Amino acid sequence: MNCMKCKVSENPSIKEAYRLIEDGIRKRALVVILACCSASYEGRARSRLDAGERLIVIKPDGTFMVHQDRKVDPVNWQPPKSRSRAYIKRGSLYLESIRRDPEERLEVEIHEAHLVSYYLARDVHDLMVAGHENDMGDMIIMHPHLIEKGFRPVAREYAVTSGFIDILGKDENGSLMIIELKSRKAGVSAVKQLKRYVDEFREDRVGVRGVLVAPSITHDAMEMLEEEGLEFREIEPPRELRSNRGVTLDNFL
Amino acid sequence: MNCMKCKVSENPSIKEAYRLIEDGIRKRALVVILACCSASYEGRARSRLDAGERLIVIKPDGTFMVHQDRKVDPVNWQPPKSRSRAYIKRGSLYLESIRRDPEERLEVEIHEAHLVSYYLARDVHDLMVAGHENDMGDMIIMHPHLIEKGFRPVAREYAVTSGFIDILGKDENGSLMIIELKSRKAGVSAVKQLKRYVDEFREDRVGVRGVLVAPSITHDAMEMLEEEGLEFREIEPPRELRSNRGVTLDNFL
DNA sequence: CGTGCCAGGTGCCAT
DNA sequence: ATGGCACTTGGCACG
Repeated sequence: MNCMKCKVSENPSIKEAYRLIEDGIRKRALVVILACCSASYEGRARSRLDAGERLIVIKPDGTFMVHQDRKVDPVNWQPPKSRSRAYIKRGSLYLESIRRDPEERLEVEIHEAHLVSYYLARDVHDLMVAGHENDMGDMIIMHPHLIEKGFRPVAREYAVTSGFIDILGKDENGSLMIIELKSRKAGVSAVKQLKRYVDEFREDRVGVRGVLVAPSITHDAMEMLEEEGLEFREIEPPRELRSNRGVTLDNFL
Repeated sequence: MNCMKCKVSENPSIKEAYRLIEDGIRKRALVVILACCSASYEGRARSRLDAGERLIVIKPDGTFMVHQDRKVDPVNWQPPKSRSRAYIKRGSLYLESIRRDPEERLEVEIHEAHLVSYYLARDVHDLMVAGHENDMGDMIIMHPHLIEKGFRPVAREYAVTSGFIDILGKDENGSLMIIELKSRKAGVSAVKQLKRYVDEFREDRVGVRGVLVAPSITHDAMEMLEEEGLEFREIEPPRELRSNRGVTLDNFL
């Protein structure tokens, strides 16, 4: 029942369950419940979930989740900073999680609790991740020759009417180059996006090059790219795990 | 320790934990672990998570999740149909979850298990939800006057070069109307999308009306809408919970 | 099975 | 706070 780090109760009575859950919430623990429950949500949308056996999690940051035995996403949830509480009404145990702005409410009725526990989890580390579009951008800013010899980046996330150009630069002849980055296989939509940017610039002057940069590209996308006179560079996103994400153009101007 | 529905072990030894986890996976149970662990992921991206106390869940459909004490999303995960197993290597307990196509691998090293449990969850019900864009479309097809008196829908999800028009119809004068639906506050991007569709049709003939339908709209979006000569209808998405999603135009033609 | 697109998207960072 | 966008987006419907 006790292990310092966590408290557990199997097949608790309603009152036991209620006390353990409220205790866990108050202590800012990770509350974990296995129970037969139903759920009602009302907020940006509205939903109803009939009775079934599920995993309920209340996190110390206010996150509330109901997980079914399938899928990655919770079937119902509330985001961080929601306020959760347990209460007993007409002999039944309920969990409620409320969010402000937008006003949203999730109510879970617990028909039968099979396991109620909480965990005083200490976790100071954040995920280190690599392979994002942003990392590709960093890499190209630091090694412009990956695009081609003589390429010089000029701006990043450059705002135009139809969106943001990932990297704006010039080739060795001084022609403007518009770089569109995709960290995964590029599809037709990526080509359309690049084309919109290039069209916007071609209104002003000709000789603008559009380059789609991705680890791979679908067949349809490659066809459209060629039709539109745009270019493709096969580049893998970098894989080095870094926590420092701060690469700016200033280092190179 | 035993409750038919679930099995629980507090502060288990490595071997105990290993056996319980493998048992749970084999029985297609919902496996729930509270443990100090670290994680490495390699696949579409790459990540590393240093040691901390977390919630690990393995679902019978193959879903694998590592949850920190914060955020709705798992810090590491594998989707349904992944293959999970536990193993002991050099005296340490590991969990591994592998996915094919794309090839991805998540490995979790368990430094100390505080609670290991599994839950033979029975859950036959699916979520009933209302308030989606699709529901708005259904509602407008069934009650065209919500757009305006005399409006007649002609086609839904009508394919054009730049995408799909949510609803195509005609007003009482026979002018073509292009309806763009948003189930929540519409932003500039919604106006741009509508404008692209309208432009495509205006090439062919004039007198085409574009209508953005949403429960609300941002200030910037409203300005752009007026500049472009487009219209706005404030409509809330319907709230009735229905499981039957099948409303087609055929009912009205 | 790939392709496209919505989501109570969530999360992150800019203004 | 609001907006704009990437995400190991996930999930679904459709060709």
